[in-house]
Amino acid sequence: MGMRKGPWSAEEDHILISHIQTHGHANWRALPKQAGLLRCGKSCRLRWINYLRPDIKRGKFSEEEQDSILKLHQSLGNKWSTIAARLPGRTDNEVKNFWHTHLKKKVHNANISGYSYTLQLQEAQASDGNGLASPSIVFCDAKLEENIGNHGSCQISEEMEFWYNVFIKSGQK
DNA sequence: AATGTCTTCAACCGCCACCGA
DNA sequence: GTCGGTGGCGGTTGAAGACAT
Repeated sequence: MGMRKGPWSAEEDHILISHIQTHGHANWRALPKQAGLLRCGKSCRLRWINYLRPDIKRGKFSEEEQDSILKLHQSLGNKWSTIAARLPGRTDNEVKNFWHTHLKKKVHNANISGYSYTLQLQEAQASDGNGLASPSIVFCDAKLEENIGNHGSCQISEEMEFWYNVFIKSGQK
């Protein structure tokens, strides 16, 4: 009762930061009362962890970070905190949001209208000096293969490049 | 310029696990 | 063993800005 909700003001941020810097955050539930904030402990904790912590890394996710999220999500599922723990400076909330707004679409598009495809390293490129090779496409659906063949550079070329970066460069097939 | 639609992301909610009494 | 308090997690929401018409 009497608790504030919604976006945090700059003043509230300042109060929370200075309180944690001088007293720490041993007890989140007691913290707002001690600091003089009209927020619940959970809200203070979330604000600190997701936004105010000094080691937060903000800004766009790098290609490497995106690759890591995809690979980790593939093996761990929606374990956002576990995934975030492997990305220094990133929070579970940030990773989760990025997944839902960017990566989920890419994964979805990779299975266009129910078509599935896989990437394979071309045998002939096995001798590639740096171990990298351009991806070839093995379509699981003959109709899609036919369509792609008919249209030359197709809509999924960007997707192919993306998955190439994710899987092929990391040595997966 | 006005209005509608879509996208993004900070914040909230409910649930669960853990811990000490 | 159980109970209450607390922290942490994942799913979801909604405000604000971006973009399209």
